[in-house]
Amino acid sequence: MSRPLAVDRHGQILQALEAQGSVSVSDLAERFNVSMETIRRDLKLLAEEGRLVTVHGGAHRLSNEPSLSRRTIENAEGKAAIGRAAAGLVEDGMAILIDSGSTTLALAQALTNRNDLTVLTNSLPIGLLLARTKTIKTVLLGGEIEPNDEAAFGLDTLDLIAKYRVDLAFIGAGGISEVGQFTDYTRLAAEQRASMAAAAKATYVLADSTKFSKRTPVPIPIASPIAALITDDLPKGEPATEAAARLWSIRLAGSKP
Amino acid sequence: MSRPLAVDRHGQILQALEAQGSVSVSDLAERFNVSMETIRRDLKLLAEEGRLVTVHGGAHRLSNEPSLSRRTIENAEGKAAIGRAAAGLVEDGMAILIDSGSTTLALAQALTNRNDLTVLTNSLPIGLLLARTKTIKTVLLGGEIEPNDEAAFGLDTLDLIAKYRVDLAFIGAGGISEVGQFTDYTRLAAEQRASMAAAAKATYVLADSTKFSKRTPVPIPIASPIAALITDDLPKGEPATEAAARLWSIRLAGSKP
DNA sequence: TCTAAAAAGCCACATAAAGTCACATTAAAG
DNA sequence: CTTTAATGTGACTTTATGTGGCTTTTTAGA
Repeated sequence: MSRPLAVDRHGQILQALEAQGSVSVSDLAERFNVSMETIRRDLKLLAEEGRLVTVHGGAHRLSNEPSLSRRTIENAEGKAAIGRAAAGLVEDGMAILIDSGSTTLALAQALTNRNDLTVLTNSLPIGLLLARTKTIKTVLLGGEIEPNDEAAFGLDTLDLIAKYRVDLAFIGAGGISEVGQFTDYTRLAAEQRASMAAAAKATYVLADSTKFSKRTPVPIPIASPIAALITDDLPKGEPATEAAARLWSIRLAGSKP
Repeated sequence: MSRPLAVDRHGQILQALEAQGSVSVSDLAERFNVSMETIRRDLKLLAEEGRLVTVHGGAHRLSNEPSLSRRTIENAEGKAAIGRAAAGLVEDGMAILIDSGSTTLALAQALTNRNDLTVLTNSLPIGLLLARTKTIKTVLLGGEIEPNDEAAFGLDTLDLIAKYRVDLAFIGAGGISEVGQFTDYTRLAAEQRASMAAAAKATYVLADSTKFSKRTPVPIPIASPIAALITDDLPKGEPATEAAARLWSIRLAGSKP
C-alpha cells in the first residue's frame, strides 16, 4: 500500500495553522488518519524550521502570544497588544519600515499572516521572521550589527534608509523624557530612528508602558510630527506620562487579543 | 513492442506537479505502467535540472521548497569539515566576507570562538550567529531578502559589497559544470558572488562533494583567479571533478574534527 | 492548596514502504 | 548484428510510521 506524502501533510498543517491560529495534535491525527506520534514528529520538525511553535497538546502560529518561550520578556503582553494595534494600521499593498526592538518585533509577529506587503527593517530577527512567511517582501537595511539589538546601525544603514520612501514607519524608543520627548541610548541610534521617520509619509512610535519610567541620554530628533504614540498603558504619576499626553496623539492598545 | 518516449512522461510529470503541487512515486509508476525505479530516475533527473524538488515518496514544486534549516542536513559532516578547513585560513585581525549558504554557515560556526575579526555577510543566519558572539565585528550586507537562502540579494547588496575591501572572501556555488566552472541558480546570485570575489584580495570557493553532480544554469563570472576550491571529497567519474581539478587549486578538508 | 486520574509527551523498538545500487534485459539506432 | 540507452529486477539500506511502556503535564475534585 502506498503512503501519502509527508510534505503534503506538513503543508496542510501549516495551512490549518494559518487559518485557525492553533491546531491540536489529536485533531490532526484524526484528520490525516495517522498516529498522534507522527503528528508530534511533524510539529517538532516544523518547529525546528521555525515555522510554528509547539505547545502542550498542539502548536500555534508564531504571530500570536508566544506563550512559553518569550514570557520572560519584560511586559510581553503589553508589547503584543501594541503589536496588534499597530498591525491594524497597515493596509494591503503598503510599504512599511519597522525599527528594531522587542516592541516592534511584536508588530512583525502580528503581520506574519499578511501577504501583500513590503517591509523594510534593520532588525535581523524581524527580517528572518518576515522572510520566512515567503509572502511578505522583505528588505534588510544592512550595516554594522549591534549585538545587543541584533540589528544594523551605521553609515551604511543611514544610506540605505535614505534610498527608500515608505507609507508608514514604526519606530521604537529607549525611553521617554520628563518633557515627553522620545530618547535613545546613543547618538547613532537616535539619528537613525529620526531618519527612518523622515523616510515615511507617517510615523508611529511604539513604546510600552515601562518606557515612561526610563531615562536615556539622547533625544530623538524627529523633524516632522509623528502620527501617534502607540502604547499599552499610561502610568499615573510619571511626569513623562503627563508631558507625552500633551505633546502627542496617543493610542491605547487594548490588552485583549 | 514500441516504447513510449521518456520525454513525454517527463512533461506529464511536470504537468501533474503543476496541477497538484506534489506527486508520489507509486502513483506515477501505476499511471505510466513503469517501475517505481524508473519514476525515481525521472524525478532525480528533473530535480537536477532544478524543475522540482524530490522528497521521500515523491516530489513537490519548487515554491514550497524546504528551507535552509532542512537543506543544511545534506552532507552535514562534509560541510563541517570544509568549515573547519576554511576557518584555518583566517588569521586574527582579518576582515573577511562570507557568502550565504549552508556550507558557508559551517564556516561561520567554526569561527564563533574567534575574537579579533571583522566579518561581512549577506546571510541573516550567519550575521545573527556571529553578532551573538559579541566579539566578532559583523556587518550585514543588506538588500532584498531571498526567503529560500535567508540572505540579501539585489542592487543594494551589490552597492554595499562595492564599498568594502576585505582580505578573504569565502563564496559558495550552486553547482559545478562539466567544464569545471562554478555555477548558480540565477543571474543575480552569480553576479553577486562574482562581485564578492572582486572585493577580496583572495577568494576561496567552498563547495561540498554533492555540488559536483549538480548542474545549475548560470556560470559565476569570477574575474581574478580563485585561491582554491575547498571541498570534502572529489567524486570519481564526475566530469566536473576532472575539469575542476585541472582548473583550480583544490584543498581537501579532512573529515576528522 | 494538594492529590489523583486523564491526557499528552517521550523513547525504544518493530515493520513496511521507499530508496539505492549493481546487474540483467530489451528496444531502438547504427 | 552490434552497440547504446532506457527500463526492470532483486538484494540490501534507509526512512516513516506505529506500538507499548513509561514519564510529565494538565485538569478536576476534595
